[in-house]
Amino acid sequence: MHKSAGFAIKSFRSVAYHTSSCTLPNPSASLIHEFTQFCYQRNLPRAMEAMDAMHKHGIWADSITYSELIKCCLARGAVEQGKRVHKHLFSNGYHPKKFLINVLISMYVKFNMLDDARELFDQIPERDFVSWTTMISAYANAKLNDKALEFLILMLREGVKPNMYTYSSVLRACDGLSNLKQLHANIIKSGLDSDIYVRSALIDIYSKWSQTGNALRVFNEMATEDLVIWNSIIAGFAQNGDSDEALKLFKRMKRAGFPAEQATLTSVLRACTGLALLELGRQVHVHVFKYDQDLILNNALLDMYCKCGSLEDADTVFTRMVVKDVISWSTMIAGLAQNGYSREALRLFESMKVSGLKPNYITFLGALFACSHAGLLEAGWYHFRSMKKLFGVDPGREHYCCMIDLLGRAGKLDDALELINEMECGPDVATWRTLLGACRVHRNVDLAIHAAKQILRLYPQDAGTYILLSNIYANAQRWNDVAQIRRTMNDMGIRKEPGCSWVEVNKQIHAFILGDNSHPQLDEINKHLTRLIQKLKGVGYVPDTNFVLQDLEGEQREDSLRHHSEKLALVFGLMSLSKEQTIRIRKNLRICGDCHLFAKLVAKVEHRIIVIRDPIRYHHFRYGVCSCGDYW
DNA sequence: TTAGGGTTAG
Repeated sequence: MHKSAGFAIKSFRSVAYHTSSCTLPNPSASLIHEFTQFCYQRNLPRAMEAMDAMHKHGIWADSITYSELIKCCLARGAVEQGKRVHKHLFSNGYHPKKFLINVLISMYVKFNMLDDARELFDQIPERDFVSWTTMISAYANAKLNDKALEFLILMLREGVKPNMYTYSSVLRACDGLSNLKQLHANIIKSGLDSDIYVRSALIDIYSKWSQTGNALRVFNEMATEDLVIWNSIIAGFAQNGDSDEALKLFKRMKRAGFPAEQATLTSVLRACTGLALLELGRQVHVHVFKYDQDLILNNALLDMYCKCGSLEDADTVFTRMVVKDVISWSTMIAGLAQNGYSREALRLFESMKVSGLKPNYITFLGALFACSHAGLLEAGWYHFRSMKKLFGVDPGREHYCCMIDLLGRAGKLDDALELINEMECGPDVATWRTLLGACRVHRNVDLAIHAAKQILRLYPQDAGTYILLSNIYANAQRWNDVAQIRRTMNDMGIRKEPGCSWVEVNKQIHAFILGDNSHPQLDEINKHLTRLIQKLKGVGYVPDTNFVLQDLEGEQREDSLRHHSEKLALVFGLMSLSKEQTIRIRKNLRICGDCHLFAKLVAKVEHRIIVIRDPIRYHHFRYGVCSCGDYW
């Protein structure tokens, strides 16, 4: 049936072309001619009218013209018209060419109508590699990983050979390493591993599964002339927190003569952010000017300045941004909150809502963090309740954590416990750890023990919990319990993560690790530190030995404090940087009360600005006070 | 007609 119809089109088309230069005696030919013209002119309404007229006469135009019409529908988001084209192409027994069917499937995919795409896919008898790949790619994009993988298997079973398009799509759908290894083997077998799209997809998926070693192997297998491949590998390391390697690769890329563009710079900024490398970040900023209003890049820049503790720079970037999305606002709100500007953070949050942009899960984390770190109980409750009620955002464990932190710091430990019991999602290790931290501040030994037990039940290897608990016992002078914990840790082979601080001097990072004496200027630093402690004692510094874990006496207790890595990093900063330069320290553990006091006094006596970033927040010390208001 | 890289919390 459809064969004869196909023949009919051919004859009409030849008539249409043949008669184009003179009058059009044949009404069918003139209809097709008109239709073709409208399609190429992208005049959708007239083309649809012409198509309807052709439909009435039972005639069809050629495939290329229909594909132009479908492009036109796509460009205008004209779903209904697209469906009408589909209907027309399958009416009265006419059967479009395979190529055109693939265009229709792809149209549904682009309209995000996967079910319609699938229905059409199932109807057609012969599916080629393009039909299969279109479906696989659609499922992978929709994160329907099982479907994408299932379709690959079915495709292979039908004897259709996947090509580079298929593999680069299906790789994204890998949801486990065994899948990935198997696919990688297939790719090598089919010789498609040198295709740049397949390679970047491999690098990407290995990175996503934290297999940066394998990603690097794929990258190193052959020299590349492709910028995206470079961007993929740099992003892979930056996203996995291996900022050093990301920056090394970036240098390699520059040496190889590749230009850095938006995606490169975004990843490089992320690497700077990870290492708190403000100076390098500023250098990258110079390159960013070229892409002045790139939203993602500006967002990364904002985050870099916030995480490097330079709020002035962040604010300048934020103000200059013409287009801001929810990420820009969330970054700035969280950045302000973490740097001790809670009220400014909340003001910005209000402005965001006024601007009409809807806050999301992460925006609320920033707002609640601001409340908890400024002790704003009422505001905290308000935002916590409003997230679901006004914005339809379900509070997650992290939001509960902020609230428990807020209540806990304010001394309302019972309310905090009550909130834990109310959690629909149930408490996890982080929840109990937050409560434990509050118990420590308020010296509630019984509740602390309860919280610690909950944590160790869920995660018996958690060194941080043993340390916190033993600190609580130490504060309560319960040295027997301290010793018991140390025995348990020894028996279980649990080690405390050593405190480590980093300070940037002349674009070089200097690391100070507790118990590591390898810094070449350590003697000098220690001498300087001794003199400094004496000087500070002259203005009233009394070492706060509450933070000493061991059962030590008098001077020994003081002595164990002076080895804290941030003190060494701070002294080294004092020695190496000029008075005008801010001393910026990043550390892996939370700052202790004694080091906090020490930094405040140093800022006052030495007239310095000091910024210390711990895993949770930032402390800006200036004129003897800290931006956290001693509340952290 | 089918494919690749970048941003927000912890």
